[in-house]
Amino acid sequence: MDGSKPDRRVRRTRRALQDALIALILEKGYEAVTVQDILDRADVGRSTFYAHFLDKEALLTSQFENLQADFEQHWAQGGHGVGLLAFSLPMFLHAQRYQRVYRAVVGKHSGQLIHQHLESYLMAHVQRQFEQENVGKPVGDIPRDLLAHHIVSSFMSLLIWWLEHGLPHPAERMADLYQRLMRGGVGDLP
Amino acid sequence: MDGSKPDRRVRRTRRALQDALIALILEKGYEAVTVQDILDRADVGRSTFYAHFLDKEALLTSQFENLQADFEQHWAQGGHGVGLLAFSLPMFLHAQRYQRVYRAVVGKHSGQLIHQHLESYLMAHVQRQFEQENVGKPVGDIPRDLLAHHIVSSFMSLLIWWLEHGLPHPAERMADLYQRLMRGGVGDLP
Amino acid sequence: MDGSKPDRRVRRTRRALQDALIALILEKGYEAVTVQDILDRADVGRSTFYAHFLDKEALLTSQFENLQADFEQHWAQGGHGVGLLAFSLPMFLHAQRYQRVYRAVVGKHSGQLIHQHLESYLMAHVQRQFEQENVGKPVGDIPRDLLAHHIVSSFMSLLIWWLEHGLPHPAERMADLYQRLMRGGVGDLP
Amino acid sequence: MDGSKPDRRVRRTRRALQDALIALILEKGYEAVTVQDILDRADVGRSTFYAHFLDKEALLTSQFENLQADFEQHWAQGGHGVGLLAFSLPMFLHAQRYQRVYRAVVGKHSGQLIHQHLESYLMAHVQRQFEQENVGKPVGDIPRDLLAHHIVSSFMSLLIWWLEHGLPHPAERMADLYQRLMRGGVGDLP
DNA sequence: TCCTAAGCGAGACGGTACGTCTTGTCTTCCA
DNA sequence: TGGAAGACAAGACGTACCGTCTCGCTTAGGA
Repeated sequence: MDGSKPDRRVRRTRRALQDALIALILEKGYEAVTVQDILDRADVGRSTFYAHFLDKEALLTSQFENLQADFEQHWAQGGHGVGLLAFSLPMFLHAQRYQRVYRAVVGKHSGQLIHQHLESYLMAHVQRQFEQENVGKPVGDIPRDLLAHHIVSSFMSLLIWWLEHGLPHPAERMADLYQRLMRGGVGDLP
Repeated sequence: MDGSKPDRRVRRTRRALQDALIALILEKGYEAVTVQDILDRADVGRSTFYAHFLDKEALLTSQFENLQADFEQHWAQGGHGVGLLAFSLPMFLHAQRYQRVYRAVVGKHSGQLIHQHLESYLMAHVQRQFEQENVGKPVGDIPRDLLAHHIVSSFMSLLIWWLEHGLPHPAERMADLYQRLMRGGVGDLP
Repeated sequence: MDGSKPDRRVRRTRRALQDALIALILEKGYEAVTVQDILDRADVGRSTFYAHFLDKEALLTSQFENLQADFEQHWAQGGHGVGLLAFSLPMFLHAQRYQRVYRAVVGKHSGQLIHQHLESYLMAHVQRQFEQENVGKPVGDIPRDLLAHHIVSSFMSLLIWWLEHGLPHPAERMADLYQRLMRGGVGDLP
Repeated sequence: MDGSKPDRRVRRTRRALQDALIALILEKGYEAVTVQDILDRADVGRSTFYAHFLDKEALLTSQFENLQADFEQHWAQGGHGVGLLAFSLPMFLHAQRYQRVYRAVVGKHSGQLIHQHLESYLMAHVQRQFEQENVGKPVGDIPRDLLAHHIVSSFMSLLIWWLEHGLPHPAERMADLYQRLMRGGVGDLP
């Protein structure tokens, strides 16, 4: 790591680019956004853009990493419950707080790559939990890997649904619903 | 509808294009496939391509519609169970049978658009079921729309996982696992 | 050689590009001309340009080769005198006839590369003449290679001077002056 | 003029830039040299460069002016012959002495602009000579301006040829050859 | 069996976006 | 606080793809 603080201009430029991208994704979706669009919006020269980011995708990824780092900090401060699904409330809360950025970066209009990143991230978390509570056997006949995948992808689909529908419920309610669904909320269906 | 049967050449060309697309998606993923790639592979002229399909996406969509129509036929023949989740076994079986095409069209390497199509399709099915069993109230405190979304997106994520992992279990087992997960297979977790 | 005649469109496009370049060189000099300038003037798309020519320079070179080929034809028809300097009158005449193109392609505002091409071309001619009249020894104590170089570069500098000054004398007079200078027109100077 | 002697660092920097340019021209030719190349070679910051020189061309011109000034000094000391062509020996000698710089600045790989400067410089000299020996009439039927142009451009082409061929003859011989060519060395050709 | 409309390949074309490169200006930081 | 470092805007470059188009050749499938 380079501990030296970057030039103020550098911070300004990076910030402008990131903001422009967020705004544009919300307007037309990630795929439709052009590098030129970003430059125009951020009022930044073409070469400057490429001096800072490898390409459009790297810019998006940098945003994701910002969120991730911020979330990690919250998480590290503790105060959340324990267990496999404990990550859900803090993350719903985080998403609620940074609604706008989440909608752009995590939402449906973002790129697939980010969803892969998020999936990997959550997957790693869940796997780690599984190992800690080293109940080595399948849970109720369901293979571990499949279960983990289900836990993660259901969470993500719920999160995205929530963001796309304009946060119709508070974060706490979402976390509760998520846990019900995971624990068998669909149980009494035909 | 135009009842007349198309020229033999026409059928040949459309088929060649569809096959080429499938093969190419499996090789490099939908996004990375170029119209030129398809032309080269199918040995078809550029103008011919655009005479048949609006663009690359329309070609993919046509494939999806083929699958859909075929599935509908199977479904219409009955023989499957009833209930909200009854669609799952027939569809796992269908996917198992047309593995290659499913992997290309439904799999992770395909386009987002197809996933939206599939989601809409399944969503419509689930909504219809909900209406038939007109239990008008929330199920165990879970809002209807969210529940429907969960049922569909979990199925899709399972289906895709299965395809991407090379069909590690038979279709029947997958349907069983899906129903367990929906009914509370995660119930005894911390 | 590919004997087949190119598409009419192709000829039209190439012609448009060549004409645009000539016009632009005469306006602002070769270096200052942008590929975009050429495209705008010729009303041709960017990719089309690069489909026909490797770059701006190749376009210029193609013009030079046109002139060269045309001159060769004239030359081959004979009717000119013999001797080392016999090429001068036909070439002055040729330049007089295609004044506009010569001014753009050979003139001072063109690129260095063309001058090198022209020099090579004339050099080859002169060397060939030297060999034909196999007077193997230096001429009046002057080394062959230097003499050849002098003959060629003096001709070129005269030709360029003539073009840049708006053809102040007829071609015949220029050829006469050139030969006087080569033969010792400066002889009675101090 | 500012009579004060420049800062030592200033001289150091200017010198470093000039040397870097010379070296780079000899390596890849003037056109191909980038300002960034010069900065890297001279180990100087970008703004520093532009603090000293208007642009790459101005740096080259400054070198030319150094040579010019030095040559003027030699010339002013006299000792050379008189007449129209008297400038040739001193200049060949000068070029021989500062071979490296001449090759970069005057040689083929330098810029056109320098050649124009040199031509203007020599032209002015020759015109002055013509006026001094005010023989107002054409020389042997050759227009004055054309003759002057021929004298100058032949000298330059000879000088460049000499530099590019690695100074194959001593300066004195070159001056002799030049004067022969001007006086009719080609006289006995067919 | 002919012949005629259509399907077709080939590929030119304009257009748009990309990522790279270079220039000359302008801001920031440091000695 | 003055000058070096280097961030920056501007914009040209050559490449890649797209969707439209024009051209002839081939080939069904009805007359």
